[in-house]
Amino acid sequence: MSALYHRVREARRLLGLSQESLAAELGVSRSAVAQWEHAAGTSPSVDHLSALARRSGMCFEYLATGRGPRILGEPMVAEPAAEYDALTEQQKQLLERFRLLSPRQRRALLELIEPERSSLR
Amino acid sequence: MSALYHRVREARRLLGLSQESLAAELGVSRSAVAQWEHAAGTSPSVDHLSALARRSGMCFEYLATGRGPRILGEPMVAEPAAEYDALTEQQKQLLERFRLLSPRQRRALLELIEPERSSLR
DNA sequence: GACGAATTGTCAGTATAAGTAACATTATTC
DNA sequence: GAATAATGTTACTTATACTGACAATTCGTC
Repeated sequence: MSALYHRVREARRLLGLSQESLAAELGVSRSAVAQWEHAAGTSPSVDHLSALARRSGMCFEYLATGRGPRILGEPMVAEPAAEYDALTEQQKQLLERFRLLSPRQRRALLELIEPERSSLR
Repeated sequence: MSALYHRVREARRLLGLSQESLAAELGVSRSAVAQWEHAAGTSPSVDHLSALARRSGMCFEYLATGRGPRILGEPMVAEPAAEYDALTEQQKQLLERFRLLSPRQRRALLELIEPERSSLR
């Protein structure tokens, strides 16, 4: 599943517009659009995202979340249930980094965040 | 058509979660969720709204604008996905203790165990 | 290759939206 | 009535969406 900033650029390219042109149509500055298209940049507000979806003909759901058909009327691609992850992104990140620790470090960490402990609470 | 703050509460209730539980899953404080549910409160960012849509199975467009179908698919049960059962006891313990931390403490912890960091590696 | 135009990338600054923590209130359970 | 859980509210802090300006890259033309 692509990230939001990928989908924003995808929508703009679908329209064959430059950042400048799209910005003019949405009523924002060119650099706002530029920032929407970068991982480290800002995200568009809901209003701007909605306006972009309407303008590009892209499904709002797809644009915002990456789920569902790209274009209105496009055949639905079935998503595996696994896409609805129970773990948050932060929890996944936690488990990933924890996995890289040595057993001793893992025990130390668990001890550090034990409830009623003063270090981090 | 209901207001955003109504729909946010609708989504949370659909999941059968308290404000506290939902906040933990989305990685924000309980009072942020409380404010999302009030007319005079703040609105969730696009990232949080998207996360709530994913978690609740509700359409992002419905959540964001009140338009369109309510549900994308069956809402996920509050119980973790099968992958949780694949976790070790230590990993489960980690997630449980992590869940009890405040958002600021969680970020501090993740930073602490970031790869290439010296503190615990 | 040079050059100019078009396009995109990046950054510092700003206003305010969104978030936090702490305290207050209400609801629920026993 | 007490204890606990859940929610409401507020003052304050932090994050961020956006802007304008400057930098860098890409593209088209000669």
